[in-house]
Amino acid sequence: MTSPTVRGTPVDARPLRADAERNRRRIVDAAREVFARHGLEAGLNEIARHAGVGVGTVYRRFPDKDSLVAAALDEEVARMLAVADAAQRSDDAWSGLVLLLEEGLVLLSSNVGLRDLLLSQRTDPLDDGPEHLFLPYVESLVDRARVEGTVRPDVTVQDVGMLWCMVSELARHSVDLAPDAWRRYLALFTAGLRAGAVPDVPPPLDEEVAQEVLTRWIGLGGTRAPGAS
Amino acid sequence: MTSPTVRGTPVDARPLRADAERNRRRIVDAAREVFARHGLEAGLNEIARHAGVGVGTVYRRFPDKDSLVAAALDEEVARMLAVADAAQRSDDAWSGLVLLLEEGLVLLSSNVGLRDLLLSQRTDPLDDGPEHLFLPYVESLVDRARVEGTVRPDVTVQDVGMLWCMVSELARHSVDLAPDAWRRYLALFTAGLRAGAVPDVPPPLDEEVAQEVLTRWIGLGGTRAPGAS
DNA sequence: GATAACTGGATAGCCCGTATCCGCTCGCCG
DNA sequence: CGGCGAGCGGATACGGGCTATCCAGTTATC
Repeated sequence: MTSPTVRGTPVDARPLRADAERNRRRIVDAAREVFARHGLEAGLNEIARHAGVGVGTVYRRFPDKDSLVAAALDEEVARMLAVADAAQRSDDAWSGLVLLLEEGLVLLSSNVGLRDLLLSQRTDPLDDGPEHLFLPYVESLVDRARVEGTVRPDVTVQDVGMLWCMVSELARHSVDLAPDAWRRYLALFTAGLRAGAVPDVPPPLDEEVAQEVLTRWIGLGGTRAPGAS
Repeated sequence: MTSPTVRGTPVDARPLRADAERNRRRIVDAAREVFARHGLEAGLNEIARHAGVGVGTVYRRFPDKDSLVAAALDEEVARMLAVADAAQRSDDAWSGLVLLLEEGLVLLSSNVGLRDLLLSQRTDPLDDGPEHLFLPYVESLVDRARVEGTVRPDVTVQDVGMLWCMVSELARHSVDLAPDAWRRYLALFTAGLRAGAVPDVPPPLDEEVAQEVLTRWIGLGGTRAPGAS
């Protein structure tokens, strides 16, 4: 509340000096990239380095880390809300639910930082916690799907939440290696949720890639020699 | 390799003084409890406090943290291997697979430390990394089940690994709140793996409990007022 | 009762994060 | 074109949490 902002961009002061504005952009871009790849636990030093500026410059523009996070992820959050909204407006609830899960995971899985923001223990990440906004969407979709009879009658909102957490946890470990890996597991999962027949399930990952993801995740060395370093 | 040990218990020196032996036991017990509840990232100070001794005493008995981890979790690892072995010996591979997944998760989900040891990036946790031992078991079970025609023909070993990671990740967040929560999600998942019909799926969790687990996991406040603190 | 094993917990040392500070640079406006 | 203040980098303060050490005091044991 110190200075009025619109989506993280100050509106009160007169425009920044040209170079400052350029740097500000660089910083936000760098933050987007770094947060996306390494999640929110990335340090501001790394971001500064990645942006080619000093940490001081970062703190000059953004009072604290949270502000930078907000500025960097803001857009993605909006995109996420748009997805929820689109899913909501879907004619049949099952497709809506699948759309929400899939498109949501497209976003979450390509951006670890977004995942951290929405699905991690964080107190009040943006001003009033955007993650609170999703619950009602999911709730109404699940209810409608139950009425339609397209999901098992016992499916709950929390089921969807848990599923989202679990699958995105996987996605987190395979972002850069097999960005679509989660699709298979999501499908296997939704197969279990669906009332009637079993939907299509994407084919297994390439064995080596899958092994590599697991290796990274659980440090369980694959068949290939440990070798270097 | 400094001093010969059997399962973490020294065998070379003459028996410890009575009080020392008593303390050693207390320490291992405390470590078991604390690791089980909070995972391996628990500090030795906490364990010492929990055991009613000083940190010094811990380090007198165990050269470093890893040794303590080994001594504390050793038994659980053996139990895990026993499960894998039993599953292996099952007549039909599907039951074996389900047994392995379920009983394995019984162990993993009741002991965060064990989960950390087996399913986390850790280099060489016990002497030669016990987690490497499981792969062959799973591999052979999956192969046999494929031949039996009880799993989808495209199911892979890595599928099972991923599933284990994902579900145990959930378990990690619900240990003390809904220790059996994972069963439902495991079932939903295996339903997707199974070739033919959909197996029984445990009923949803109590709504409030499920919400609480999610809240703890993703910090997403439930419907109930935030209230205190 | 002598002795050495044992004890507790203060503390050293490390790593890694956020955030601050200050002497210097350089874009902008008169 | 020149001077001034916004802007700059990055060394550094500060804090928290961890593993591991050390040593003066205690106590089981023979």
